[in-house]
Amino acid sequence: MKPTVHDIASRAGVSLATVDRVLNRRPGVSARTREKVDLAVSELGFVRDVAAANLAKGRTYPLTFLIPSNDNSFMRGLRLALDEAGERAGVERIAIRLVDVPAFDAAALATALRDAAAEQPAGIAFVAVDAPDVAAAAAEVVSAGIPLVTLVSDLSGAERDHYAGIDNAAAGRTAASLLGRFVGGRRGKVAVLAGSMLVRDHRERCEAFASVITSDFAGLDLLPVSEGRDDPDVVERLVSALFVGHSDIVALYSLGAGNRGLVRALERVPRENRPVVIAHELTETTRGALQSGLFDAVLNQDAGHEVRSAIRVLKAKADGLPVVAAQERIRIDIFLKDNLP
Amino acid sequence: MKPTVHDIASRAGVSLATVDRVLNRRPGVSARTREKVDLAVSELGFVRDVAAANLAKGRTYPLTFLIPSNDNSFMRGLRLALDEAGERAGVERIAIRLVDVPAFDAAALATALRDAAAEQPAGIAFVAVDAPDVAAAAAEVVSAGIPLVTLVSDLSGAERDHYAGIDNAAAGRTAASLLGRFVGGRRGKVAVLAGSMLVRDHRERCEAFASVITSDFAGLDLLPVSEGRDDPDVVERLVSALFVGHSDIVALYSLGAGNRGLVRALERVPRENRPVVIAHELTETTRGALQSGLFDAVLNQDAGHEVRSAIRVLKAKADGLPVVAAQERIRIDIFLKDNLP
DNA sequence: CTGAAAGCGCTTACAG
DNA sequence: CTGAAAGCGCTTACAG
Repeated sequence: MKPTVHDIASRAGVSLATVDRVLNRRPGVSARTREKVDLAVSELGFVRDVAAANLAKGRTYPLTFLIPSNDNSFMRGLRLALDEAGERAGVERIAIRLVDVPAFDAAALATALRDAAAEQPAGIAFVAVDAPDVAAAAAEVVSAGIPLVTLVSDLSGAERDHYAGIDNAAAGRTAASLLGRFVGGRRGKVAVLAGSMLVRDHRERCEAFASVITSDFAGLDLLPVSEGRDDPDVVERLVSALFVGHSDIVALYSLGAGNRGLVRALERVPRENRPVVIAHELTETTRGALQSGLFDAVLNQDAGHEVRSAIRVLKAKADGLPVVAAQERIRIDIFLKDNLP
Repeated sequence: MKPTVHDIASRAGVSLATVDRVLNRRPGVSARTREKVDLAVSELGFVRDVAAANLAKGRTYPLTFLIPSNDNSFMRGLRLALDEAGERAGVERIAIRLVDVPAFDAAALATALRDAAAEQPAGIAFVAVDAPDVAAAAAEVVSAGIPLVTLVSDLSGAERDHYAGIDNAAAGRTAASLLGRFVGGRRGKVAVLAGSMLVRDHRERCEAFASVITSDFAGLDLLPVSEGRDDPDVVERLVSALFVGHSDIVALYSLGAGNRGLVRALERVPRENRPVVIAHELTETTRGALQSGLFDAVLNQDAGHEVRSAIRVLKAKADGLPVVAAQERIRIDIFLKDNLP
């Protein structure tokens, strides 16, 4: 049988309350008593039953999530994932508060971070805009002892406890390799479409993509990055202009959101001139574009995984527990028309 | 505050014991009492605290896993994942028993299934050999009321409760699409290397692969499937023979295990004649081959996910709870040299 | 610095 | 068919 606190208590010759004090490193125990309990713990190989402890504590974790009020499918998916997490709130002993913040707005995000911290939640997760304002606010949160996790897009420097998102450099490299090989030796221009170079995930994808294209695919020539603000209408205009301005675009990498606009623009490009297209995030739009052959591949991050990972990490940090890095790694999904879920 | 059994009891005007009986659909409650309790439950929106219930029950789930004693990296990974699951056994209230069975041996597997069932575990998971013997044994297990899950490779027909593994047809199609596009318009032969057509995962990958190659890539010509028994030495011999017999192999799909042998054989093929290669399962061998450029892509299934999913499903079935299909879907990872974890 | 007792939300004999 | 009481493994006031 697994040993319990009772076994520890009787073996160490102390009361349950004292065992609990030692186990939870609470003060007010003599060194000698502490030693006796520690000895019993290691001799019996005691492992605390976390579920029972939580039941007794009646502990809940108020968690705050700051999400850009950007209306794209990915952010909607993130909200959905948060709602689903909220439904399991009882079992998980969490209470999720969702705060909307304007997209790509460093000042607003910094303010929102400080406001969230003022409420003293058990942890905060936020989609970072990578700017000094935000870094300063994040540093305040961390030094106030509130666990802080970046979600989807990271913050440069070390002003947070954990990043729950994909390796965006790897995503950019993967996109480049696939795109380069799909082009299959033809020569021409490659268009790159981002949301904003202000967010680190887009910047990292972009740089890694460009670096692999430049080094591995001599026949391909990169056009300057277009910033579509993740807005379908802006994206549509930008892409249309690109195809008017260049007759030799053989491939396009859409590393941000707003793909509805991209699809509309591409549909107006004569079939024989359509480029190889790789985009991010599996949504209704990108799924349809894969199926119709308009897109060739879609890289995806699972919003549900990211949210669940952020929650696990915040809870662990709140309890001072270690996180299992390997388990929290968010993988890059690659979808072709052939492996759509 | 979340309502508890106490709230239900007082609202319905009955005792805790009766509430428990109704909640767990145990017999010996009058229809009228049952109704009162059900009413209180729905009025208060009561949701049972599973952790507390498990604590009270002291319930543990003895689970039996039948794993082929095949010595390849994937099966080793599966064992490792089972060991890790075993370490969380206390928290999860499971006790995992691992049984070795000879690989690709239907009769031995059928016997092992019956033996495992005789011990009345809370559930059984097994890597299926798709044969009538096995199906018959599986049907017996299921009709004995023991939850049964196939792992990695499925059983034809409905003689199990759940399949914890990837969509192998999708994997085969994906391999074909990638491989066809990577070949990039060249013409030639495509070699296919399987473990055994006796296991359904290999057969499904193979058929789906062949079908996409045939329909989408007119310049590619499929060679007959070679069966390497997932054994590196057999694989090495088969592949060497293939390259002696054919001078125009432009691509190779290795859909089983034994890739150490494949690597050895490919290294002897002159660099300029080396084919596009897509293999399965990320191991030390396939990772190295990706990095060195010998392989072009590796499709992977995460053994850890499969094991954890199988455990969740077996526990749910044991408790008569529904499983969330979407959450249990095992995804196909696609690795290039650019996105290795 | 230490302990006895009650309680977290559920389940289980046992008695009636 | 129904209920009172004890218990799962831990934590928390409270008293000393």
